[in-house]
Amino acid sequence: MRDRLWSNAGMSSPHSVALHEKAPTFSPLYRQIKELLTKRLQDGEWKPGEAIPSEVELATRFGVSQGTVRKAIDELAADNLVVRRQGRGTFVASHREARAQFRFLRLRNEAGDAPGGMQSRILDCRRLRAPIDVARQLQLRSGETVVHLRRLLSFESRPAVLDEIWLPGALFRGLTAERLAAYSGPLYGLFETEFGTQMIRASDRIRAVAADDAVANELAVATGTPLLLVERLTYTYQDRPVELRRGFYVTAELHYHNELG
Amino acid sequence: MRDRLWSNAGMSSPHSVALHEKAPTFSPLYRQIKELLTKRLQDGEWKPGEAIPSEVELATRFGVSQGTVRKAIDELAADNLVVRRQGRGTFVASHREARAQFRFLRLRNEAGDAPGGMQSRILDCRRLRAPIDVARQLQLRSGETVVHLRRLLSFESRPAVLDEIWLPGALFRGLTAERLAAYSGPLYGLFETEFGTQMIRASDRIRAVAADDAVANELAVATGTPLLLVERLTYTYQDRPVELRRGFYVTAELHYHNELG
DNA sequence: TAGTGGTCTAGACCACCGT
DNA sequence: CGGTGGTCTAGACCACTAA
Repeated sequence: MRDRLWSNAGMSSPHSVALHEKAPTFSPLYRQIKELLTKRLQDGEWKPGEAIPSEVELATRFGVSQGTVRKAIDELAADNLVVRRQGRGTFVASHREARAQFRFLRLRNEAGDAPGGMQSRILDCRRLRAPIDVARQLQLRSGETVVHLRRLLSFESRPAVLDEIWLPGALFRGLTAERLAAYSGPLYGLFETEFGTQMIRASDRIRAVAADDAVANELAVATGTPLLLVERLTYTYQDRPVELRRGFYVTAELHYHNELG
Repeated sequence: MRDRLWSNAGMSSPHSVALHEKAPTFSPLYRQIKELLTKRLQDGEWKPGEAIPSEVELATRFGVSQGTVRKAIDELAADNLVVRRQGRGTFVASHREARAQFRFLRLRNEAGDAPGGMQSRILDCRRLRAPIDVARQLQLRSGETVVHLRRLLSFESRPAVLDEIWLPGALFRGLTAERLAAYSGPLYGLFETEFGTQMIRASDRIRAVAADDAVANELAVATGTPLLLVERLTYTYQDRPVELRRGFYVTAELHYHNELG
């Protein structure tokens, strides 16, 4: 790993005029280093769950002070790309670890806790040509193939969420119903280890709708029952959308929880 | 402003063993300073919109380095208690400024933008004894008085949100329908300037429900129309709950937007 | 130009973890 | 114990804003 920063090696002043004048579009050193590290993560140089090099190590590699590397990593940690653990190191974020296991699941019970006894059942998994609205949201050319999943989430054996999921076919080649059945744990964990696609952030649009016959049947509620419709676009590195999810939530006993800062 | 930190004045080493051993429950210097600053904010030493003292100023007052004050303020800024502006100073966050005007409003249109043409109409404002569930959530003794507001939010003249709002009577003494009618802008702006209560964070619970006759009538939709029910608890300093809001959202053209990091 | 926040360095020491 | 992240200092210079 060696890279040219808009650099100041051998200058007398700390980071030199060169840094601010040569850069095509100025950004501070720590931000440049953050971008370099992000590329490494994206290229899979360090896999989810693994440790990245120590701060001092990175500092000498990049030829900057530890404080500068530190600030870069601080931002990566704030973005949830990386997790710091005192005394041990800094690790690539993973959807498989207990701590971040259901990072994107906002369902809570009346007490405000994550509901227990979760069970996921795959109802359907097939490859097909992307419907236009799906293609648009996933930024695919029309006619490209997508994987279409249908899944039922239950808690304590009570159906709660019916998800329809679309994934770019090109990224998820070997994804089949069998493969899914053989795996237990969060889907995002499977995606990251088996297909090398890490889900970084997501954007939810929430509406209320009435259950139609088909949905009502799967969720074991009466037709017309008000449901939350959560439409989610999930992004990987570079803000590239890689998953579209439409979830129907029964909110009799559970609710969608959101903290506003 | 002078305070005793678990301090290291006159010690040879940077922050000394004393800091870590004398403290009843250890917390780093910058965190202690953050707490001190938070108290000042809470006590209204600096009002919303005003500048707090500069970093160097605070550093000399507290007898620490600028870097330490800086880290304290960094966290205050991350918590949205304070806003940094390069070259100008650091300012107490305010719900009246354009930048944070509708910080807690998550409504978006199909394009993903904040909808325009917003209008707020107060339907009702009265003082009454708190219903038990309201009292519980606002941490009031049963029987204490609360202010009860009903409000209709419209966009481009189309009703979109019917809010029921409960506030602790003790904190909002002079709050009347006339006072509300005379004021334009976000409620949280009124609350902070007229009643000295700053809304810091909030917690939403979102469900889908069917509109009953009364609600349907106000929102100009058919009875039984699926609506979002957004139940919000809003907190001021010290995590003290000071507002309970139950909002019914029509989500035909608008939706509740949420970003997941 | 003076004052503010923003970046960067170099070096010290602390807290925590595994061996 | 050695190595990692976490805290703190002192001092320099840059970027931005307002007078």
